[in-house]
Amino acid sequence: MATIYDIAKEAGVSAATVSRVLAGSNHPVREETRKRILNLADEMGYRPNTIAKSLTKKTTKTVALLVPSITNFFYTQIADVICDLLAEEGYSVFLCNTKRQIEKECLHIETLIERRVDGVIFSSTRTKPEDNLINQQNIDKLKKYGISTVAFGSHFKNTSQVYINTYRGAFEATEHLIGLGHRRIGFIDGLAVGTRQSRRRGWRDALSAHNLPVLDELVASGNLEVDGGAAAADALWQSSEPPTALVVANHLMALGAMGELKARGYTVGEDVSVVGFDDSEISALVDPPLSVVRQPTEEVARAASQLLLKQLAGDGELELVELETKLIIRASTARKK
Amino acid sequence: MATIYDIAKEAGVSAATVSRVLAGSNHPVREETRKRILNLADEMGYRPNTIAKSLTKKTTKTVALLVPSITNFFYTQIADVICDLLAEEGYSVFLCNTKRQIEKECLHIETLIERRVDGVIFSSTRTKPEDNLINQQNIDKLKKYGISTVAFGSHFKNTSQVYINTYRGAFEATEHLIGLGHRRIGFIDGLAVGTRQSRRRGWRDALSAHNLPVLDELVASGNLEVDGGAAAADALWQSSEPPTALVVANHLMALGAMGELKARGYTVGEDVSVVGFDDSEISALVDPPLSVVRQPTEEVARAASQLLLKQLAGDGELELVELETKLIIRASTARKK
DNA sequence: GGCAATAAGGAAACCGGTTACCTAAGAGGA
DNA sequence: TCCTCTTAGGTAACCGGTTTCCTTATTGCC
Repeated sequence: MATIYDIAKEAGVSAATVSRVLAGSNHPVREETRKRILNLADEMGYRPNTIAKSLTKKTTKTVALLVPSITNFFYTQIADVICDLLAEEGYSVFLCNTKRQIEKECLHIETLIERRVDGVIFSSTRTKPEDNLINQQNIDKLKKYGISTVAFGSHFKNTSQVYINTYRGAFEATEHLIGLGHRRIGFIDGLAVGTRQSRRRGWRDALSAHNLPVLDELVASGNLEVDGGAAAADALWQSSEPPTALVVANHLMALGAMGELKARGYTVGEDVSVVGFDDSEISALVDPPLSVVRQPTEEVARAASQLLLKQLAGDGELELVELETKLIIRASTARKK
Repeated sequence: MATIYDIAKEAGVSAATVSRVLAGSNHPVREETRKRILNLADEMGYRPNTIAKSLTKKTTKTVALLVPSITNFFYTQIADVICDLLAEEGYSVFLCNTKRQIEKECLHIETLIERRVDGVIFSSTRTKPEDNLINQQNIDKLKKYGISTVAFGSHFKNTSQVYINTYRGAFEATEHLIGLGHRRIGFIDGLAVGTRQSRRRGWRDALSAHNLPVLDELVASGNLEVDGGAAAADALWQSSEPPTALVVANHLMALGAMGELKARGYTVGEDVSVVGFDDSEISALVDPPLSVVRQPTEEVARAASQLLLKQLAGDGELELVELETKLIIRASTARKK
């Protein structure tokens, strides 16, 4: 592949001159020389070598998007926007998918440091409560090596982040169900159970606020996938007195839970009410259309990109953007019979 | 950040020795020296600079996954597997999302050449018939710059590829509907309409094989998203004699079409039958559960990764892997009333 | 005409590794 | 004892750009 030295030789000038022309330096070059070089570059199919440029410039114009599951609609909606916004600014995006395995998160972090990415947009992988510590260490490690970070979806120290107020979302969803007359409202959580989880806290606090008991038997957890939601619903309905309504902490699990309830002969939206998290075109198309706590994915992606670009532009401030969810009521929630 | 020169200075050896130890060269180094260097590297938090390595090695250990829509389930399922398999071999993956804009495809191609990626797994962006030529030019350009390619989803020259026999899939789906007694079977195509499209050919040939007329009024096309499917169904049902069954060339459009038919008061799976393409957990959860032509996404991803790795390992053969679809019959297709 | 400022371009160091080639010392064999 | 081979390590070129510093020629101004 042609290099600036090849062009320099052909043009009878030095590599420095070629570099000046092709990189658009403001160091003056005679118009005639410039034209000659540009023509040769074109003829020879020259393409600048980003790798070499990165080595001198000490910036790679690459960033990474690190997510727990790239098949999950919530993350793809975000990825879609982030890739686009960052590409506009000349960044290429490494997709790092941890498949919800903390070891993969750690491996990716190492790789990203070695690749000298300029920044990382980070959604943590967490299936056990203690993973949180590792997530934080990974963020700290990136920072230590001078890599900008923006986290979203969980709270961390030492980084810019986009925070979604899922506590309030869960609170509102639960209150919505209470308003419909439900008294036994189950909650399906992710695997990283822990009372610190904001969605679960939202559910709990809403019950308490209305003087309803918070019972352990009303909580089950699942793997954040469809089958996990089904299994969790199955567990809850083993009870002699199952819930009449359900708040589910994630989109796919809500679909799974609905499937399980249907299989048990319930009519969701009549016999049982279900509220999920995360919205997608699918939510409106299932039967019954699913009420959800919509997370503002597009805004999350925009905010995360902006926070990252700001840091990359040299603004060292750590910032926190907080976004609200929105309760979308569809037919899966109805007055208690 | 610490470099091998920093370590060399601390250890009182030359950079060459440090490089030999850290890169695991087979050039002999005394055990004591090796230990000293490894300890220092650890203490100093040394991380090899992949950029510098790439420059000398003339290989970046990066590949790109170029797809038309990263929010589409079909592509995320493939991305999930590809990222994983390639990461195992030490490759990092650039996610290039064209959002179905041919200009973005072209821009990504240029960027990838400049970044000197080792390979590209390529699913073409095509919304107009003439885009196909541009897709082929983009593949040729990558090849010209020595970048390995694997295409999937469409047919191209000059590249390894994974081909999915969607012709047969569409043929079988249509025959399935004919077997259920349907005679007016509509077809919803992508925007890149053209009789060369294999799915449409499969539909047409199945009708012909059963002596049914192939009418223009039975075909509509959409943008491959939910709303496009709805719009296309709307168009087909403007007819004085609308179809009694529908083959839809993609997953999201099938959902959209079903939504539109429901909105028009039809009971899908009774009044009208619908077969979609692409399977996902969602297909089974919508109402009625959707019959689909399942494309073997996992196999596609595995085959594409293997073909690429083979080329990257120096095997210059261009290969074609052909995979079959599978008709999954659920409740959205039923005997004609 | 003399001098400073500007235009145009070259030389070379540098980014952080890898590696071909060279040197020196010690081991082993004839 | 001499020669060869192996071990251990150093030197320096190279990958493909960027950029600082320098030189030379030209222009403008007094």
